[in-house]
Amino acid sequence: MLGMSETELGPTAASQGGGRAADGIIAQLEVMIVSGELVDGSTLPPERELMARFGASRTVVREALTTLTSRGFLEHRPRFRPIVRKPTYDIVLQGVDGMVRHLMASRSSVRNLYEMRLFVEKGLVRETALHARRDDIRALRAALVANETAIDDSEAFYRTDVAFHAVLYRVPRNPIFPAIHDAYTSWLAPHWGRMLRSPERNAANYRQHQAILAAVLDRDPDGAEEAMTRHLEAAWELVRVTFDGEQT
Amino acid sequence: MLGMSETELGPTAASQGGGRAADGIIAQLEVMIVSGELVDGSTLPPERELMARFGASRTVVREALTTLTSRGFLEHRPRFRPIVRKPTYDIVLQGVDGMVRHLMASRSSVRNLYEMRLFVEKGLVRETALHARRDDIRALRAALVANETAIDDSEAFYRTDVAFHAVLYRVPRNPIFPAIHDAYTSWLAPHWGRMLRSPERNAANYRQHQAILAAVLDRDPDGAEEAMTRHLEAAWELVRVTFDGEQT
DNA sequence: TTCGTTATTTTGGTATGACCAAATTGCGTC
DNA sequence: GACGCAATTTGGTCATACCAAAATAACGAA
Repeated sequence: MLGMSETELGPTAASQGGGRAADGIIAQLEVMIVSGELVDGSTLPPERELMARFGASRTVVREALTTLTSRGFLEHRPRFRPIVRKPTYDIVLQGVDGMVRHLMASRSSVRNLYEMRLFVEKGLVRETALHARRDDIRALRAALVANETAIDDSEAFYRTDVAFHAVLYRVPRNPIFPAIHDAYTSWLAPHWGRMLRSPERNAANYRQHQAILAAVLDRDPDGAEEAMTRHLEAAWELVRVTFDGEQT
Repeated sequence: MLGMSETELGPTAASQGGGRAADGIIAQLEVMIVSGELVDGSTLPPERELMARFGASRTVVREALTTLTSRGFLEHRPRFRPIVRKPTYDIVLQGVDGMVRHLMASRSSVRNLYEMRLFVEKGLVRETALHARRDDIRALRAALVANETAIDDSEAFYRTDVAFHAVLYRVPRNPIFPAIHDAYTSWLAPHWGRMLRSPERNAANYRQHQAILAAVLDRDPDGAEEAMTRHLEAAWELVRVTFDGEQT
C-alpha cells in the first residue's frame, strides 16, 4: 500500500466520491489500524512523511488525523506524535464522552442515565445471584471487606464502593460490561463528587452492599434485585439534593 | 462574546492552555450550541466570517468545525454550510458507529454485543411484565398483529419484528432505551441481513413473540424473561451459521 | 566511558494567500 | 411570477512560511 499511486488513491478517490480528500486517507489509515498493520501503541510517521505517502497536502493529512483522533483510532496529544489506538469497548464509550457530558447538564438527563445504571445493575445482580462462580463470590467478599475497612475514610470508601459494583460488571465475562461501568462512573462522578459523605453514610452503604451479597449467597435473584434497587435509590436521594435550584 | 478581543480569547487561550487554538473555538461553539444560542437545525456562518469572529485563521476554524462535526454537534456535508445539531442520545450512539462496526468484524464481538442485547431485553420484558401500562400492552398487541400479517413477506416481517422489540424499549419511558435499540439494530443489521428467512421461520418468530406477550399479560416476569431468552437464542442460532469459516 | 547539558534539527500548530469547483445569489427575460 | 443564466460566495485543497516545543545530536564534566 505504500507503493500506491497517489494519482489513483489520492485525488481521484476524493473527487469521484464527492467526499473530501481526507476521507480516503482516513479510510486507509483506519484499515491499517484495524488490520494491525499499524501496531497498537506505536506512533504514526510525521505529518510531512504522511503527506508524501498519501500524496496530499498537510491540510488534508491533518484533517484526517483530527478525524481519526475523535473517532478513537488515534491518540493525538497537542505536540506529540499521534499514537495508534485499536478500538476497544472502552475507547468506543470514551468517544461519546463529550456529548454525554453535555447531556448530563440537565437533571433529567442525569436521572435518565442513572435509571439506565439501575436497570443494568438490577440485571447484573440477578445474573450474579443465579450464575456467580466461586471466584465471583470471592471477589465480592473481598470487595466488601475492603469496603468495611474504608468506612472511616470517605475518599477511600468511594473507591471501594466503585470497586464493589465493578465486580458485578465482570460476572458476565463480557468485556462490554466493564466498559459500561467505567463510562457510568466517569459520567456520574461529577455529581457523586458533590454528594456529602460521612462515616455514617459509608456504613449505611456498606450494609446495603452486605445485603446484596447476602441475597446473592442465597441465590435469590429477586432479593438481590430488591437490595440493589434499595441501595441505588438511596444513593440517588443523596445525590438528588445537590441539584437544588436546577430545573431541567 | 462576539465582541471579544481576539488577542485575549484567541491566541492567548491557545498558547497558555497548552492545547490547540481550535479548542477554544470548539468550546465556545459547543456552549453556544448546547445553550441554544445557536438554534438546532440552523446553519453556521461562513468560515470566513467565523475566522473574523474568533480572530483565528481559517485553518483553526476549519479544525474546530471538523472536530465538532465528529463529536456530533454539527452536520458538515461536503460542500454545504455546517448545520447545528444539538446532541441527542441517538446522535451520541451514532458517533461510535464507525468504531463499533470494526469491533463487529469479529464473531466474538458480535456475540458480545448480542449478549448485551439479550441482557437488556431480558430486563425490559421483566419491566414490562411488572409495570406495563395499558397503552404499552395495546402497542404490543398491535405490533404482534402487524407481525402476523407480515408472515408471508420476509422483508416486511423483519420490520415488524424490529418494531415489536422497539415497543419494549419504550416501556421505561427513558429516551436512552430507544436510542440503544436503534443502535443495536443498525449494528447487528448486516448480520441479520445474511440470515435466511422464510414464512416458516417468520411464523416461528411470531409464535415466540406471542409467548412473550402472553407472559407479559400474565404479569409473569420470570416467564417473560424465559420466553425472551428462548426467542433471542433461537434467533442467534440462525445467525450463527452465517459465520461459518470465520474464527475470531 | 557515562551522564547531564546544551546546541541543532524535526516536527506540530498556526497564519497567509491563492485557486478551483460547486453553491448561492442576483438579474434579466419570457 | 417562474425560469435560466451570469456574477459572486463559499468550501476544499494546496503551497509556503514561521514559531515554539520536542526529539535528537553534539559536547563537556565527572
